[in-house]
Amino acid sequence: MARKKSSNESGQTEAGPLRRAPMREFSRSLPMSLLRAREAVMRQFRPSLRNHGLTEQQWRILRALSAVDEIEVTELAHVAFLLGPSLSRILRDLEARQLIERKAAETDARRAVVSISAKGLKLIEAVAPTSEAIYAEITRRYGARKLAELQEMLGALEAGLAGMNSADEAELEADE
Amino acid sequence: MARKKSSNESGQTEAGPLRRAPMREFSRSLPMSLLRAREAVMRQFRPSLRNHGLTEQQWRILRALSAVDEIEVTELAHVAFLLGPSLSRILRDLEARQLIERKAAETDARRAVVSISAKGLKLIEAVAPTSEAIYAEITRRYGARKLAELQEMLGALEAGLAGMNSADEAELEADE
DNA sequence: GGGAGATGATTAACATGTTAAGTAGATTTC
DNA sequence: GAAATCTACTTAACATGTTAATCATCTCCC
Repeated sequence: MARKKSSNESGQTEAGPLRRAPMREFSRSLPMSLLRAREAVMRQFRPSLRNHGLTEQQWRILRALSAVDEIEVTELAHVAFLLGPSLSRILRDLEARQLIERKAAETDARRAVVSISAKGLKLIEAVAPTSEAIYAEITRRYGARKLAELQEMLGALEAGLAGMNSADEAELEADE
Repeated sequence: MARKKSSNESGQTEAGPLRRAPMREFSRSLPMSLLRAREAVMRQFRPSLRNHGLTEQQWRILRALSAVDEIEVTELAHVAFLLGPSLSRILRDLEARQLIERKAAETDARRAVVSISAKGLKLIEAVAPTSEAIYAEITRRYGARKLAELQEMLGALEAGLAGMNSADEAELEADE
């Protein structure tokens, strides 16, 4: 009866002979571990955000804006960890929904200064309690101390890889 | 003077009076930590993949396929941690590039069975050395032991949050 | 003070994430 | 054994990720 392959993690033991030795048990690679962990966390928040008509990134932006009086777009991109083009689109939408306000910087007409609106603050206040409750439950389940330790290790990973970029790009054959 | 706020991390100390107490230092939230850590890692791999005309997700799929003889689409989605629609599109493209092959399952015409082609394997072999070297360098910088510990903690986080959505969403398998 | 280059932001183009709807084939139910 | 239902994808529609190109300003330097 269709004998579905069950929910075998890797699927390789039932699938016949291996073509090659697996380079690294794929699902245990660092990028996959990070991806799955983050998805497990975000899965908790998304329904609540969605109920308020917000995506994860829109929420990040409003959160960041709620902590300052105003901020320039480039710095907002840095804080909310979004690329310029994504931020541009989202700001356009949030401005159309009147959740934020935008004006040109006085000293430099290229720069735009963004701030959250009263309506935006109201939305934040509506979402925050649920969001905080979810975060508290995650902390409770995982353990506050362990969570802090995890974040420290993540920060160390990020910092340790910071200067690694320049080394490999030149090494790769470009063949032009 | 609305002077430029320099590159202050949070931007709040110079930005004037806070509108509210920050709920949680935003950039230190767990989702942000995970996002930044993963991005720091992927930033190392993307240039190499790009040189071979592959995106991160396409590489995940080929990697997963290279470890098995063949696999059904649903299980591939699970292993490569991709949603169905994304996988559908990517498989269509990879098939057009003749990097994979697809056929219908014998026992169930709804199911599709996917396998990597010789050309796909060749591509894997071309990318793997650089990829392995980058992974080795990351491991060296961070420490093999610490890396294993981090992955264990990430796994524990994922596992700990597994049953948490049943609180307000749906109970998938318990009853119906 | 004007042109070359740098910078901040947006737009373009393509790939993926995410949810909803659609389709074809299988399973159940009466 | 045919309709109702379920299942495995696939498409559709919209939002974001990612890189390149564009546009407007700004800075530097002669």
